[in-house]
Amino acid sequence: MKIIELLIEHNSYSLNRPFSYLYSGEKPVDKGYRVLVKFNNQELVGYVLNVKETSKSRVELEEEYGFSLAEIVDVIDSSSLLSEDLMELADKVSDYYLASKISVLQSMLPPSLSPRRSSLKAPKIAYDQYVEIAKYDESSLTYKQVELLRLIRDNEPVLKKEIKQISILNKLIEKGLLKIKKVEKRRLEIPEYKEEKVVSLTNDQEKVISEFLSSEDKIYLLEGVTGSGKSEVYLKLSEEYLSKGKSVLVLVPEISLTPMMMRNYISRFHDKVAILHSELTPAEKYDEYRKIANGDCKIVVGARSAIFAPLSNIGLIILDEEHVESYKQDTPPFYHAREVAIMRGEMHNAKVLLGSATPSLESRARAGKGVYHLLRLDKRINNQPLPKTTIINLSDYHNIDKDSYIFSLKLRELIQRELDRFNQIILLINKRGFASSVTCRSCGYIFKCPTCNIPLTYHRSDLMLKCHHCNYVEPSIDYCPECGSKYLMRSGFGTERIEDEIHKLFPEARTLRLDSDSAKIRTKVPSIVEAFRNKEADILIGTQMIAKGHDFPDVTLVGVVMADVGLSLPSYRSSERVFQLITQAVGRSGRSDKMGEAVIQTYQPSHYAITMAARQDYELFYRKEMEMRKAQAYPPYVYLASISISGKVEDTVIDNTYKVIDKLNEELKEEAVILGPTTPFVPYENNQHIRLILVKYRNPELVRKVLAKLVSANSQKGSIGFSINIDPYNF
DNA sequence: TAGACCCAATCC
DNA sequence: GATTGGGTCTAC
Repeated sequence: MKIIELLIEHNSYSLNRPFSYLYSGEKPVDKGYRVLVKFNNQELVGYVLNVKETSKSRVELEEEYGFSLAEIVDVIDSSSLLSEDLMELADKVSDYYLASKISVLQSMLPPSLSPRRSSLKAPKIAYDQYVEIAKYDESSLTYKQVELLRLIRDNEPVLKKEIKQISILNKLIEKGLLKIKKVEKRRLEIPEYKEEKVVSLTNDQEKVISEFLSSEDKIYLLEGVTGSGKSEVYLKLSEEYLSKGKSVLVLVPEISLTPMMMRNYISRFHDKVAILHSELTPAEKYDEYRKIANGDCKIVVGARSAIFAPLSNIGLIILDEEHVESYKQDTPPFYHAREVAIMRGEMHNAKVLLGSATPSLESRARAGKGVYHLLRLDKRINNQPLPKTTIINLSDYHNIDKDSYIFSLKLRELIQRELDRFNQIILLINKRGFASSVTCRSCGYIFKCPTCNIPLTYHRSDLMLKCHHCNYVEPSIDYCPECGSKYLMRSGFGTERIEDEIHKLFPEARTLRLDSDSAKIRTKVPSIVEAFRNKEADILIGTQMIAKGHDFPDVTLVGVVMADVGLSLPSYRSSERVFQLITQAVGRSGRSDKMGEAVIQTYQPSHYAITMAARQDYELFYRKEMEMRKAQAYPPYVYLASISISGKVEDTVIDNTYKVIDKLNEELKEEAVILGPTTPFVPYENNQHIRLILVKYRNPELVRKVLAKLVSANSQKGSIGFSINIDPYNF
């Protein structure tokens, strides 16, 4: 008889402890296996933490435990899913983020292996069946059988499905002359990229690489202006570590948005590379995961969750574009890939390299204090000058005329000039749709989302009103539902409207539009990007998706149509976001030998985020923004934790929020500043009222202990939801 | 987290 | 008297 200690798949902190079951079955079980159990009348998947052999009887055990023990229903796996070191990493992550351990395990494993019921129907291993000669013997065969046998002999290995004469084949198998060999199939098709010409490194790149390799430091921040050749540094270092027999983990924000990195790695390292990102199908993820776990691939290129890839012997972890917010998961366990990378690097004694043109303030500040080793690439490759950038004040009427209130005279002039020169243009507007709100002119009715209560955006391409916060959609109607008036006003503009306006102003220009609407179809984004690279269009219009990582050599003009979008958002990071977005966008201009230019249109032409972005002056922005963060006591000067309290009845939610605040004040009066209750941007979501508490603190060890107690104390309450986010982004 | 169980409100 | 809905409890 075995006693099995396991975690239940439910992600609730009150269930964040081992439950004990008995197993007397035949199948092997060990830690790291998934098992099927009955739990409170439900069939659930459990993740085994521990197995103990016992000679005691069930009665003795139940006496000892004080409750009755159930039997495991079934054992699912036949090997352990996570290595010791990944389990240790899971512990660290769940401790740091005060998250249930099962939620961490569920984030670590691909859907097919995840400890949850849905994984049982997820894709299994796929095999290719090959026909092989088992014993070569032509005697006592018909002519047809001999013909097939010789054919297979001369063409081994042959896929079974490629052989047409099935019945003859089956006869030969029956006679024991042929056998079927099953080979695991890799369902992800890795495109064949032709080997890029090996570029020689610039002196600056050489210097950075040798400094990295010769230093004893563990964590590095590579600050390199857009176009300074960070990718080549990553590739070179990866090569270096591979040749030392180490494996390499490369994280990118989103592969569909930054295909260049994947392309570079594949063309350099071929099938040593495994790809892991959210756009893969569950089957593809499963295959890639297994290839890594088997040791077939020594390099992993992937998005956030690839930080948990089952690589062994890691020597180097690279985070490209380390400032990008998608590295932070916005569901439990709310982990940040950068922090996990650092934990993992420490465990493997591996080096961690964070790279960005516009590092996050946190990282840059740590580099400033010497916690990270700062490396710099200040010059663009070939010494191309940075694009010439003009800021246009939209509130100055001299810059605008009656033909368009969206495009200034200057921007129109430059667009026309570049069109005439057959160059390409990128226009950035960080809002999708046609109009950002619809109002009735007669009665003032505003079309709003029924769940979020924020204005709906009008999308003209499919005539829908959409909520950009949740995924609510409704058909657009051309009258007011309150008073029936036909006079509706559509105000504010997004990508669709920009495209429309361009067609009016420049009827001859060919345009492409790229935003998350076009990203709904899996292959659409790469095909739009490819089309633009092939010069099938003159102007690419898009949201922030177009600002990242793509290399369009013929783009000589970037227009930021309205830089202010985002500046007024209620977040301490809004300036940082705007600075990063504009800097990245402007950096798209003039990547080859042609001189680039950029125009930034704004209502706040003197805002430091905009003026510094125009000059691509990260260091100055950093210093200015650090002053602001210090004055307002925001990260990196303090740590943040946000607590969200939710429930059906608004008053009870508020009551409970105050109770939590009182408790926090009682325990942390000296150590932390507690703010709240705050009403979130969307205060009511799927039938739940939400209130927030923000905790600012300087001593994470001490505060985390108090918060951990709070989490366990509050997770028991039924009707009131409680969730905590360590280092949150949306404040 | 989700099913079971309990109690009260509500129906004809 | 039966049915429904909400709140609470508990799991090995």
